[in-house]
Parts: sequence; C-alpha cells; structure tokens
Amino acid sequence: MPADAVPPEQKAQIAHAVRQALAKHGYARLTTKKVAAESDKSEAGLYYYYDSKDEMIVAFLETSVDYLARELDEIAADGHEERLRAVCDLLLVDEDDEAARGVNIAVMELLSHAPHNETLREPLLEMERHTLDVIVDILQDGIEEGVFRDVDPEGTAAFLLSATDGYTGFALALGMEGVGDGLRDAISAYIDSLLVE
Amino acid sequence: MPADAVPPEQKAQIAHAVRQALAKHGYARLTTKKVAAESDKSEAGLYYYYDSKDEMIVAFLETSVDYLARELDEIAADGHEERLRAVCDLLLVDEDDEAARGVNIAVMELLSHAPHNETLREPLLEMERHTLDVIVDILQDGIEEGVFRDVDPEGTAAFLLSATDGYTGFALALGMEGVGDGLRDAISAYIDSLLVE
DNA sequence: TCTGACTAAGTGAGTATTCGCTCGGCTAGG
DNA sequence: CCTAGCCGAGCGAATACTCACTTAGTCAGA
Repeated sequence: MPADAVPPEQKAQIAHAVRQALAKHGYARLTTKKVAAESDKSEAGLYYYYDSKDEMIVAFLETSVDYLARELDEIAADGHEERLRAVCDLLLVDEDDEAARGVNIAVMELLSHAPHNETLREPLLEMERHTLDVIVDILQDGIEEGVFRDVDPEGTAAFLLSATDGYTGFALALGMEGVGDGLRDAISAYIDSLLVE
Repeated sequence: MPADAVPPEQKAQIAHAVRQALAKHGYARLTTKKVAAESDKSEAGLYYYYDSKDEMIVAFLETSVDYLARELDEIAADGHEERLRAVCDLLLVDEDDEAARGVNIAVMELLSHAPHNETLREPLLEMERHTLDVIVDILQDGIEEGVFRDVDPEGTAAFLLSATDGYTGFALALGMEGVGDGLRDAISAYIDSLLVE
C-alpha cells in the first residue's frame, strides 16, 4: 500500500508502536517483530499497511513532527522573551520523564544515522528545520521590537537548538545526573544576556 | 582472548578499521564483515583478538578517548580565554573535514544507543565526563583569576559541550549547510559574555 | 644441524539464529 | 460470495560467531 493511503488511525497506531519499540530498544536494535509486539497487530499485519520497515519509521517521524509543531504552536506565553524561554524549556527534555526521554534519545539516534539512510533524512530535516525556524522567528520579532539585542537570529537559534539537542544526545543518553539543572540555568542566563538592558 | 591482552599494535589496527567502517556505514549498519573489509585481516582474524563485535567497538572508543584527551591536553594557548576558545573550536567539527565528520557522527550514534548497550556506556561516559571536566577546569581557573565572571562552571561547561555535541548530532548529520558559521559566531559571542568587563 | 613439539596468527567454510519481507488462507461484514 | 483486514508459517538473505585447519616461526634436545 502506498504510504499516503494508510488510514490515519492505522498510521497513528503503527507510529505509536514504532515509538514504543524505539524507546525500548533503540534504532540499531529495532526490528519489525518488536514493533509488532508493541502494536495489536502481527508482523505481517504491519506490512499490510507499509511496504518496508523504513516506511513505518517515517510514519513515526511524521507523526512526531506534527506533534512537536503543534506543541510549539500551542505555547501560550506573552512576549518574545517568555516565548523563547518556553520553547527552550520544551526542547530540554525532563530527565525524569522516562517516556519522553526514550523517544528523544531515539530521535537523536535516527539523526545520527541519517547520513546513511536517505529515507529518514527528509522528515528529520523538516523537524529540525521547523524547530530552528520557530526560534529564529521569535528572535527576529524580539529584535525588531527591541526586546532582544541585535544578535544574528540564525546563529543564536542554532546555538540554542544545538544545546538542547546535545543535552539529550549526551547527558540524557548517558544518564549523567545533575547536568540538566546546571544547563537549564546556564541557558536561562544566556537568554538574559540576549535581552536589551 | 581477554580484551586487555590484545597487543597494542593490533588494538590500534582494529580500532582504526572500526573507525573507518563506522564512518562509512554508521553503527546501525555496522557488521563485522565491514570491519574486516577495512582491515587487513579476515572476519575470523578479528575474532582471534576480540571475543565479540562490541569489544571491537569498545577498542575503538578507548583509542578515541585517548586521542581526544591528548588533543585537549596539547592545546597550546595562553590564558584561560584563549584556551576555552581553542577547546570549543576543537569540539566543533569542521563540516568539510569528511573523515572527522563521519567519526563524530558515529560517536553520536553510539551515544544515543548507549541506553540500550551496557558495554558501550562506560567508555562513552568517560569520554564525555573527561571533556566536561576539561572545560570546567578552564572555567574555574579563569574565574579564580578574574578572567571570567562568576558563573557556575558545571552548568556553563555543560552548555558548551551540549552545543558542540548537538551541532554534530543535528547540523552535521543532516548536512545543514551554513549553520556552522553562525553557530561558531554565537558561541564566540557567548564566550565574550562570560568575560569580566 | 636436523627433528619434532609447540605456539602465535591467522583463514575459509561453515553453523545457528535473526532479519525483513511474502504468501496462502482465514474470517467477519456487506 | 466477495473483499478488506489480518495472521501463521516460513523463505531467502544476512548476521554474529565458531571450528578445523594451515602456515611460519621458535626452541629444546639428540
């Protein structure tokens, strides 16, 4: 079945199963059998909707992109400073939230594997590109309205996104306790330094 | 053969083969056959020295830890500010250096898979812990001597290391061109903001 | 100096298992 | 009876790892 013909409910169900399996086993050890075990279908049942394992992972990524985009969109914060803080807070995954941690680390694993897997590259690129743009927009608007100093929005956004991604990539993945709090404060201080006096 | 009984020359050779194979294929697609292809040995020849694929990867990680530690140690820079800039410059892999890029992305992939693979966790933790400590030391010394403002060294170091790791994890892996330069400037500006007036 | 035992350093050909994926058939609703 | 939806069984390929064996070199003793 062509991937865009999969009924939304089925796509959501399978994406969720992929999500669970990824969090439990990681990408390198992800198998279709494990995905099936997390779903209410058999392995063959998955292949009724998707033609390959990669397509199932893409389904998961697409759902994640939508979810993240919606989350970013729904941030209720007055003013550009508060918005920026809220976005960073959202991107800095709580180390105690085991489900979110697992998923985010898995996405990081997919990211690192993207150079070797063309299929995954596009949805991942869209995910990062979109998040980056959200931050860039906040910075640009804030600069225009005199809330932030006249920094380079692209570079600053890349800095912030790198930091949040890197946090999941090394501190969360290795379970380095205590790193998160200090990092949160440092980022907060950095945002302070972006404000006009 | 116990891993610590492998002759240093053989360890170096095999680690190098793992390195090449990882850069070429990524962790998820790494096979012992591919490692053998990058070495001058056969697949079985690798197993003469190491009892499992994971042990070979650990050998690669251990040599990498040593190499990075030596690189950080050999940084010749006068003053804490210049040292900090040099360290960040070293950690921010050049996107045109294809070999370094591949290896660093592969390490990121290993990092993200660490939660699911106990064997890899320890050497990776040592790697990150050591790098973090190097930055913390520079910051502490610089604060004591009045070069840097009185920031939290742990949090600030975590911020910088997260940013450099995150850069390889998302921008390098996805080939997002142009992100690197802006990021470099943003980090430089951040270091400026750490200095006492 | 020759011989034979021993060892380090492999290799080519496997084995058992797992993997992604397919296929024939079952079943329930229309 | 048809078809959409799904499953059990299993296929071929790939994978990590093993094994029987070879080769080259060392070294003790006759």
